[in-house]
Amino acid sequence: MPRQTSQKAVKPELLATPMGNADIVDFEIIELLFFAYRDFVSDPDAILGKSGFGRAHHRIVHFVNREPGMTVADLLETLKITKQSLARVLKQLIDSGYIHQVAGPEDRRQRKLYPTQAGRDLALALAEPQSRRIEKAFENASAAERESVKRFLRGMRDRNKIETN
Amino acid sequence: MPRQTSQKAVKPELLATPMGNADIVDFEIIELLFFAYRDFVSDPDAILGKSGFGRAHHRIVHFVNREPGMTVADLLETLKITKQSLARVLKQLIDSGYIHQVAGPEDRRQRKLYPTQAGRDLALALAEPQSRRIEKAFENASAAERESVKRFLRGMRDRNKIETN
DNA sequence: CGTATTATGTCAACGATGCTGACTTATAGT
DNA sequence: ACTATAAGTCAGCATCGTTGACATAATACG
Repeated sequence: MPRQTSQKAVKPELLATPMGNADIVDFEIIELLFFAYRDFVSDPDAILGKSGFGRAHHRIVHFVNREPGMTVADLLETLKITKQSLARVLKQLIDSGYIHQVAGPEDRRQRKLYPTQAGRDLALALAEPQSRRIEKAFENASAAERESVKRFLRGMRDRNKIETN
Repeated sequence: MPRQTSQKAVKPELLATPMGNADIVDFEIIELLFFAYRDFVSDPDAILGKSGFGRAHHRIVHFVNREPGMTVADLLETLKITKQSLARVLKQLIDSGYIHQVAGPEDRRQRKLYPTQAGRDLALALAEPQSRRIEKAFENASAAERESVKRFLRGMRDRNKIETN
């Protein structure tokens, strides 16, 4: 059915022009974020495949390494996923010896999470290609420009921060 | 349940200090990207839920609106997913009247994709909260700073670009 | 013309990662 | 003692990605 074949009736209106609302909606940044993140997370996948892990494992290993001793509740809050989702993946990391749990010294209900050496090695191996990509994206960027990027990215986060302490 | 009681001996080396390789690996940007994207994509979810769609639908509607007349192959290349993955979701959008297909005028094997008015409306509704978030993240940013952010995000993409014409 | 290639669609099975709901256990707080 | 909290677990389900195999139609080409 080319452009203007006269069909019975109800010709559903096709729109052939690109969305022309660039004045009120920032399509460019929306797409740049999509492409940037798509390729950014693709880096670690090859490495993860070898261990039989996925992106969910990556996140856990990353944050536990960044903040050793964080509790399960901390991790849930950071990742914004459910306990059941986390459990499945976390268990694999513990069973495989990448992460260890220790009962909290003050509140023994808590499980404080620590990386093993293997966990730290994995986290580092996964962060490396991502870091190289970031460095490449920043090439020739001044300190001020880098700061602009950080400020932008921080601004993209939700600001709700429920006070729970 | 497996409330671990006494461990035999084997004290596996726990690492209690945060990963100290910030000199060679840019953990800060890695995390900022994670949080930014996590919240960025969360915006449209509420809207999508109402239509019974998901993020996969969002991406398709977005790109078809941005480049009406793109082919299925174009879309596959853009999203970097498989034909089978795309088909399932694209079919729903077509059946629901958000996207229409037209046989290519020169190569009739192709299916050129166009948004309907409903498709355009949906794309716009989904882009809106994201755009607002971006504007907020850019508040008080100069044109030069915005440009720095764009340059960074562009630099995060893969540069392979296989010439296929 | 006939064959190969290409663009798309489809069936089937599976895997990763989310979700909800319901329940248990151990510990802490009052 | 009673209640609340931190964590773990079981069961089922949804979304969205994958591979592999095959079908159809149209184009490309020797």
